[in-house]
Amino acid sequence: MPVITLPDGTEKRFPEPVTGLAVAASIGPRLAKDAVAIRVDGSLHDLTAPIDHDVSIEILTRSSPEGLELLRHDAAHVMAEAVKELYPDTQVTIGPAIKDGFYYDFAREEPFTPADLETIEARMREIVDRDEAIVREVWNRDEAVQFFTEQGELYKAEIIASIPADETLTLYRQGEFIDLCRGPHLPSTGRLGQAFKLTKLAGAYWRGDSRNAMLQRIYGTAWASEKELKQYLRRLEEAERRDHRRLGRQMDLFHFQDEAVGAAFWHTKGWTLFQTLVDYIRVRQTEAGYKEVNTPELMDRELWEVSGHWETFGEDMFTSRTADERVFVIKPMNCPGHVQIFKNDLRSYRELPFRLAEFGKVHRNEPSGALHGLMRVRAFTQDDAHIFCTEDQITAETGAVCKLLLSIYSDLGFDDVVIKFADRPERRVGDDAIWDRAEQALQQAMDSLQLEYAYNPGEGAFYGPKIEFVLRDAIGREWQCGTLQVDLNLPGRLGASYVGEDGNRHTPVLLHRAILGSLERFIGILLEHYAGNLPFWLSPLQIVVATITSDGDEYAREVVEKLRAASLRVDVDLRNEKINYKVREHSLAKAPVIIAVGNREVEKRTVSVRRLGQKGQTVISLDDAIAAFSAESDRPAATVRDAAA
RNA sequence: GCCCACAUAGCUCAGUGGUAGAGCACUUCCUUGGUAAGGAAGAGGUCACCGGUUCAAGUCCGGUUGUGGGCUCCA
Repeated sequence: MPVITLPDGTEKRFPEPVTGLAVAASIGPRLAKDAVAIRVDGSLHDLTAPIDHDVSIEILTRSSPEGLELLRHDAAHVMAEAVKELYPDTQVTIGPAIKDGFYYDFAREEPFTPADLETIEARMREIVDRDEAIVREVWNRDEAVQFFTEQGELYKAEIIASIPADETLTLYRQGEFIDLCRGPHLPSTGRLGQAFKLTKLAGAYWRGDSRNAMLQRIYGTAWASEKELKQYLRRLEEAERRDHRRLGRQMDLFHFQDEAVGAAFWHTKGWTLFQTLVDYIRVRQTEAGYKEVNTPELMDRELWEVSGHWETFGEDMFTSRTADERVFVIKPMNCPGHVQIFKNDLRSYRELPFRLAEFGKVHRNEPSGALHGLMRVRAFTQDDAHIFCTEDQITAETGAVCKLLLSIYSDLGFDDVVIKFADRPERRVGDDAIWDRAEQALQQAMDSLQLEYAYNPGEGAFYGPKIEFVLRDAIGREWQCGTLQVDLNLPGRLGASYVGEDGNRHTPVLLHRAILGSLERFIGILLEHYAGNLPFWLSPLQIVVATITSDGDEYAREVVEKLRAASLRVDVDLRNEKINYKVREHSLAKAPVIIAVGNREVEKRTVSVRRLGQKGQTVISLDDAIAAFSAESDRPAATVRDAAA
């Protein structure tokens, strides 16, 4: 006689053991139809699992986050079933639900083709129409290993063999297809519905290890309803419209070509944007007590051997090749250079914290397959800085860095920032005692800041733990940009020291810090975040003055001259084209303001101002326009705002 | 680096073995117009590169380079 308690407190009594499905049906047919699983005392179960004692349950529908994840997981199983039916020689491996969809990794000699994807998707729809029951079975591990080995499913057998013998092992059967799975699953394939689509083919290493075999991964997306599927596909199109590589062309900012793989050619407008960002960061970090330096691009390999970089990353470093016997490394980072500046003088504890910043261009021979527009390049510019300080100063410096970074992100339009704490990786230098100290110091500093942060275990740098600053953009994607690393290793390796209060030599702590990370990549992120519609102060070309007829030429030149005198970035368009044409062209190139001048403006000494993305225009006097745009062009006054906050 | 796909005019793309195409952009001419494409004419190509098959290759095959989507990596 189970008594079932629902989330709202309602109690339902049943004469004999029931299933979640029956409970849902007793509430309403619509719920019974949308139900995908139940949560019993906190854990998820199949709708068909019998309930024989008093419990509180929650019925999960297909549109709940957990329900949707289940749906996607089922989609993966249905895909595997379809693949096994169509291509019996294929081995299945794993197929989880992921953000927005699912994938399944298959092992098969012959590669799948895009045409196969269509065939597989069609078969999946048939399997859904067949509405096969999905049945949970508990198996003995060794029998399961034997079963899958006999079936030729060696990957499956390997997974099962690695499961502890005392753990309950469940398989789910649907039609002829049977797969290892913890569950829960839908009661039948029909409940998956048709709101799914196979999206792409990819390679993926078995167990995510590049030493293992390359499997074939098929990605798909699945949703609770057709409507949501359509919305998702529209979101993909929107992301494509925002692609910085496309915007870079449209806005004439940069290009790439085969002779310089992974290195951008910055065009005039792109370089203006780049420099505007650099200028802004320079002002902010100067206010924060940093001094800017510049260090050599080429330094002797020996220096990189001493620092430990050569051993860890030597394969990915560019080196000189000259008649000279000495081998020079094209710098992949700025830290050793900054340490040389610190070391060049006898330093006192009175000079600490000693903050050196550099807009350093670095080169790293990134794997060819990793390159991606401006987002992953081989030549990039870091807004890098190193703070030499005492262990006692770590807390205060960490706080100052976090505050500076968050304020800068906010100015640049990113208010949604996730902070992560990454501790020691497997591959590292320095003994554990040093790591203990570094991690403890950084964690204590973070805890004293009352900022929320998550853990990212094992993702620290090879010389120290780090804080990662992850920005969420306008369409919800995450980008790791800023970083702060506590390094108790490199200063000692590179022989940095200062004279302490006690008159003895001490090794300083080195904090590594970057705000935007890579200027190149950050510009890519900015472009995608704003879909090219950059804030006025950042726009490389702020105003285009366009004439309506040639009668306005002389006045247009005067307008441009005056706007430029007010430090605004302005171009003039005197071409013999209609104003419609000019407006279209400059709008596509994302000019935030178009000023049109015709006879009326010439007579009254006014300008007609049109804003990007807005219909219509406002007519104001030239003097008012200069004052207004000049004010708008100022970089955000963060210091003022911080004081107010 | 690994898997799959792709590479044709400045851009976006069509062209499935028989002498290279479109739209936009570009140049010239006409047009002087009021807020997202005015009209006409012209010029523009070693079909990424190297090799092979074939009477004949942009097209088929192999290799190289690059790009795209993933995987791995990211000091």
